[in-house]
Amino acid sequence: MPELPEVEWMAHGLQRRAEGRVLDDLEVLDARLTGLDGLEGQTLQGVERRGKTLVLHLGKEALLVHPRMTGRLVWSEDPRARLVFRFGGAEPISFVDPRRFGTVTRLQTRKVRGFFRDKKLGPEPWPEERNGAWWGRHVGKTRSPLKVALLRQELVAGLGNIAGSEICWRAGVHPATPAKELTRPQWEDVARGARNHLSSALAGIGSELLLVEEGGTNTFHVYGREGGPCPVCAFPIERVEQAKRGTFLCPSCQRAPA
DNA sequence: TAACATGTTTGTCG
DNA sequence: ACGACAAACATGTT
Repeated sequence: MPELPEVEWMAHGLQRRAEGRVLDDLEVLDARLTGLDGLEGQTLQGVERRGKTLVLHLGKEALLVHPRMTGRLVWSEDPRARLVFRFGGAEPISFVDPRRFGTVTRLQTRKVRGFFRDKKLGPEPWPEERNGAWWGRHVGKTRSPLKVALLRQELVAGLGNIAGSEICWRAGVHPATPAKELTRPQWEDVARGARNHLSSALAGIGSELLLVEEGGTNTFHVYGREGGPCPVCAFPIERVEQAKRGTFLCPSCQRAPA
């Protein structure tokens, strides 16, 4: 699941439920997660999101949780949990991750910045207001196709495969357009598209999670909708492959580059 | 059954 | 230096 909006939602959920509380117990149920002993007794001083990584500040140390493909937080004890956080006065919080690609890294707080610097993680597109010039400056410095460039975490942090298709569609720009060749107005369209996509994805998460429990639906405009009608012009949505990943677009709204 | 999946890292090749 | 590719990680779904 997790792209930026889901991780943002996890961070807010943790803040609301556990910030300021003492970690009474951290139960590790997956032998793959090691080195997490001795954090009990620390207070959760803050929670933040950096790209798709969740950062928990516990005393002088930080826990960096990256959900990768299938990791998520469940606000209760869960039998599938790889990790269960028990904060005083709060319900247990489980880290569930069926595919077990997710990572949990323990660092001294002072080393967090360096960690992300070493990873070459790019700047945040949210919640700050980012205009077309900003998008052009960061994403437009490569000749990679726009959609592929949007996914590159060293250019801009947090966008995933869903966002890539959705932002291109909202911007009305063909995903194969070399990022370097977008015009200024197109970057403004990308800025608006990104903002709208991120805010609507974030807003949709709560209700979507409820639906997903019962085999619910996706609320995206083009992602996963191959053959379906474009919400704007009803032209059939097309699926193409870029860098080994699916890209969805409306060939009518998003004209191919010259 | 085989293909596919909302992510990242690492290495190769041109 | 840059970019295209492929593999690897481990499991569930279509």
